[in-house]
Amino acid sequence: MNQGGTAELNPSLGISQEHGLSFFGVRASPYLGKLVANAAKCETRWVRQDGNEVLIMKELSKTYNPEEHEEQLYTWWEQQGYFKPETLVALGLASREGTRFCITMPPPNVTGILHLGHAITAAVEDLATRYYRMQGYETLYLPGSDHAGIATQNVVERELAEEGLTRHDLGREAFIERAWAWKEVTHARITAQHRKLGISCDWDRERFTLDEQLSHAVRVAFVTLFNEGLIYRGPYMVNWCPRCESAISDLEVEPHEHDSHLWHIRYPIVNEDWGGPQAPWGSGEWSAGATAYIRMATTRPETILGDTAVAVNPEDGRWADFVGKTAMLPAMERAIPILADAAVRPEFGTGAVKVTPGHDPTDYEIGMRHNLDQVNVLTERGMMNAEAGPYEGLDRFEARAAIVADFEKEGLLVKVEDYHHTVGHCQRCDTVVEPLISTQWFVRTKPLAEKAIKVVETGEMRIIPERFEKVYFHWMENIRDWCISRQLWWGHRIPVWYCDACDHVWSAIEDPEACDKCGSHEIRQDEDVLDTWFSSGLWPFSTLGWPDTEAPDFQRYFPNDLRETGYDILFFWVARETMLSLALLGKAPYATVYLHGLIRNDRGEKVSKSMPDAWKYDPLYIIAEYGTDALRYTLTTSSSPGNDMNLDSRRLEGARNFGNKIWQATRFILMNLDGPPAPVGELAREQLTLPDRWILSRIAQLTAEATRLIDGYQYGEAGRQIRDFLWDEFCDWYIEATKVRLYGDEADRAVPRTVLVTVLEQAMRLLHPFMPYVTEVIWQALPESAKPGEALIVAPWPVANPAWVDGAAEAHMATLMALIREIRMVRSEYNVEAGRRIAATLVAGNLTPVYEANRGILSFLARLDDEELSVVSDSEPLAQSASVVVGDLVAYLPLTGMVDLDAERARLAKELEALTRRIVDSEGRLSGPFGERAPAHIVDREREKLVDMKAEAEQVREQITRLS
RNA sequence: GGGCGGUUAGCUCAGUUGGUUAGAGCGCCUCUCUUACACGGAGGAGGUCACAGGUUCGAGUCCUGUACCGCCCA
Repeated sequence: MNQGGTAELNPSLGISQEHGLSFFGVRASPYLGKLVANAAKCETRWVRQDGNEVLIMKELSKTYNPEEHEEQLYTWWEQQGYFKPETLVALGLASREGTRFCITMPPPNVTGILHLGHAITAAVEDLATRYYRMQGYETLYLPGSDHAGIATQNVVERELAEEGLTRHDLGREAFIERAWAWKEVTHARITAQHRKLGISCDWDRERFTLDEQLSHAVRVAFVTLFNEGLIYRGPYMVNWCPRCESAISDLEVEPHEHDSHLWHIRYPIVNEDWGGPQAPWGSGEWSAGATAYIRMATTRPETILGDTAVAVNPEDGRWADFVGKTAMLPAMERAIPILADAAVRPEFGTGAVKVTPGHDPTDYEIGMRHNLDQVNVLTERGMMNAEAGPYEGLDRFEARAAIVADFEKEGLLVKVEDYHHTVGHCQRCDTVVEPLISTQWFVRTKPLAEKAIKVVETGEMRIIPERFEKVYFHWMENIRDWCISRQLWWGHRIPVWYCDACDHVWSAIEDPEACDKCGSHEIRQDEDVLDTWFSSGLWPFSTLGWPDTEAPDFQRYFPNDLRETGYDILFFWVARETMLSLALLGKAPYATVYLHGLIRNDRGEKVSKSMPDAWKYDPLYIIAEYGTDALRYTLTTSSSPGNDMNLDSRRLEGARNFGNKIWQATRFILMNLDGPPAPVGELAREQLTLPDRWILSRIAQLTAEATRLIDGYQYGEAGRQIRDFLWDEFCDWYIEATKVRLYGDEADRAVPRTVLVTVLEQAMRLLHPFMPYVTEVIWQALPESAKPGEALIVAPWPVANPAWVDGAAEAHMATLMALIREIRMVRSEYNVEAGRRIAATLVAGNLTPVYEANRGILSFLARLDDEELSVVSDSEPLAQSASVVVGDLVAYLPLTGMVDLDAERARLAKELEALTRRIVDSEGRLSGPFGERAPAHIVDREREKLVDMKAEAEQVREQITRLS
C-alpha cells in the first residue's frame, strides 16, 4: 500500500520505512495519492553549514514523538556551532560591536546528579539565552561545574570506607586522584543530563572550579584580598563538623528541631563550711559537706567540663548574693567564679547559666568580657580530649550520658525536663555541629557588604523579584565574617606559607621556594583548603579568563547580564559573588539577578531522595515520559519568579499535549500546501478575508505583548499567551476557518496557505525559547521561502508588524465567533445531532456585507446548511424558530418541530434578565460619581458597552414578543 | 523574637501601572472518533478571590488588622 510513497522518496536518500512513510499504511486508499504527493513537501532536511545533508528526510509522524527528534537535533545544533557566539557573528545575526548577552551557568556540583532544581535553572536560563540570541545579541551561555569540597570529599570517603580505608591510608595525593576519578564520572553524567535538557550553552567554554586557570584566579583573588587586609587568620568560635573534621561557615549549619532534655544541675559553692571535695568524683561523697549550691540548666552536660564560670543577670535578685562567690566545678574540681553579665536571660532555666567560652558563642562573648579561660574539651572527631578529665576518650554523646549519671550519683542532678530545641547540623552530612574555638581563615565582610548594598541601592544590580532586595539587605547588614578555611583535601589549597625560621606568614600566587623575608627554605604551605564558595564566588569572571583582564571573553562578557538561580542560594552564592566581584573588580558581577522558586511535588512536599516516589521527579524520567519541551514549558510557565512550584504531572501532560497540538496543526498545513506559498507581503489587502486579517492582527499583538513580557522577566505569562494564541485562536478558529477555502476552489487556496504558513512560522519563533525542540522540527519542515535563516535557533525574533494590526477585523471576527458560539449553544440545547446541518436566517443590518462575505465560514463552523442560510439586512421575525442574539444581530434557526416555544421563551427571558441586570448596573455607574470622576476613556468604554447591551436587550425583547 | 511569602473553581496554579460579567490546565456533566489532532473537537456546570475593617467613582489587585500554612533570619 505504501510502496508508491516509499518509491517516490526513497531513491537517493535511503529512507527506511520505519522512519518514513509507514503511517500511510493505515490510511484509506482514496487519500493515498494526495498524501504521497504532499509527503515530498513535508521533509525535514538537516543541512550542515558546509552544505552536506546530515539527517534523512522525514515525514511528520502521526503524533509528535520527542524521542525521535531531541537527541539528533541537539547534536545538529551543536555541530552547527549555534551555541557559540562566534557563529552568530559569522552568520551576521550578531556583531562584536553590538549588544551582547551573557549568562554564566550556576555550576552544579559534581557530587551527584541533576534534579528538578537544576532543570528549572536550565529551562529559564536557556529561555533567556535563546531569546536574546534571536534578538541579535552576541549571546554566550557558559556552562561549568564546581568541585563541592565537603560534599565530594564525603562521598569519596564513604566509598573508601566500604573498602575499609580512610583518606589517611591513601595520603593526600592519592586521595585527590581518587576524587578526580569520581569527578570524571559524575561530571559526564551531569553533562549528559544538561544535554537532555536541551540547553544551548557553549560547551567549548565549559569550566570547572579546579581548572588550572580558575585555580589561578583563586590564588590571585586570595593574595589580593590578603594583601589588602581583607583576609585574616585568627582563633574564633567556628562551627565544627566532627564527621567532616572541618570548620564550616554559618550558612552551612542547618538548624533541626530535636526532642531532648533540659538537665537541671547544681554546683557547690565554696564557703566557710566547704572548701572543696574531700572524696573522689564518682564516690557519691564528692560534695559531702557543701552547704550552698548554685542551680542551673543545660542542654549539653558534656560541656560542663569546659566551664570556666557561672553567670547570672545583674538584675536578677534571686542570685544577687551569689555574685562574686566561687563555685566548684564538679568532676574537674576547678574553682570558677560566679559573675554577673547582662547577656544572661533570667527567664531561661533557673536564671543562672554555666559559662563555657570554648564551646558556645554567647559564652565566648561573656568570656571575652570577663577574661575567662577558654577550655576546649573536644577532639576534632568529637571525642572528649585530655581537658575532659575522667571522661577523656569518650564520644561526646557517651560522655553526656556518663556525666549525667555521675551527677545523679553525686546528688548534683536536680531534675530532668523534656525539652524541644533546635540544634545545628552540618548541611552536608547532617552531623550535629559543635561550636568550638579554632584558628581559621576569614574574609572581613563588613566593607564588602557595604559596597554590595550600594550596588543594589543604586540599581547597578537589580534583583527580581524585588522583594528579595530586602532579604539581601538584611543579610548584608548583619553579616558576620566568612570562615573560608576547610580542613579538607579536595579543593584549592590556601596559598599561604609559614616560615619556620622567622615565623613570617605570607601569601603568594606562585609556590615559593623560600621565605620571602629571611630566605629560609624551612617553609610550609597551609594544610587547609578554601571553601568551595570562595572559588564559585569568582565564577562570573574567572570563567571568562580573569585575572587576565585583557582576555577577550572577559572584556566582552563581564559583567554578566543575568544571574539566574534559586532564591535559596541568594546568600551562599549571589551575595558572595557580588562581594568578591566588588572587592576584586569594583563592579557588580551582573546587571540582574533573577530568582526562581523551589520545586515541590504535586502535594507541595519538597522532593528528596528518601521519598518513595522520588524517581518520578527525576528530570530524566520526566523527559522520557513527556519530552524535554513539556518539562521545560511546564517549568517556565507554572509559576512566577520567587514563588515555589508544585510540579504537577497533569501540567506536564498538558504541555506534552500542546506540543502535539501544534504538531498536528503543522501536519494539516503542510498537507494542504502545494509548493511554497507566496510571501505574505505579496498579498494584496483585498485578497485577505476577515479571518486572515484577524489572525495577522492577533499575532502582531501577541508578538508585541510576548516581547514586552519577556523583556520584563514575565516568562510565565508570555508562555501562556503564546500557547493560548496557538491553541485557541490559531487552531480552533483560524485553521478551522481556512478549511472552507482549502476544501473549496483551487483559486481560493493560495491566500490561506500563505497566511497559515506565515503565522505558524512566526508563532514558532515566539514559542522557541519555551519549547526548543518541537518548534525547530516544525520550523525545519516549513517551506524554505517562508523562513528567515537556516535554523529557528538562529532565526530573528519577530517584530510586531503594525500594518497587520486591524481593529475592525478583530471586532468583526469577535462578533462572528460569538455568533457561532451562540448557534452551537442553541444546537446543543435543542439536542441537534452534531453532524446535522440546519437552516438559518441571519439579520445583520449594516454588517450584512461582512456576513455575506463570510457566510461560508459561518455555515461551516456553526454547521449550517449553506443552501438554507440567508443573510439579510432586515427581516420580519420567523415563527417557529429559535433565535440567537449577538449585539444587534439576530439569527433565526427554524428548527422545525424541535422548538419548544415555552422553553425558548424561558431561555430568552433568562438572557434578558441577565442583560437587564447588567444594563441597570451600567446605568447606575454612569449616572453616579463614576461618570464624573473616572478617566474619560474608561467612561467612554462603559458607554459603548451600555449601547451594545441595550441594542442586544432590545433584540431579545423583540424575540420574546414574537413568541408570545 | 524579626522578616518574607502564600491563602483565587473539586485539584494544581495564572492574574505587574486598581477599570468589561475573575482566567487556564486537569477533573466533572452532555454530545462527538467530522478527510490535522481522542495527547482531539463542540457545549455546559463550578468561585461572597481566607476573614474583618479602610482608601477609592471603582479593590482579587492598594493600606491596616486577624487566622491558618510555609520559608528565611536570629
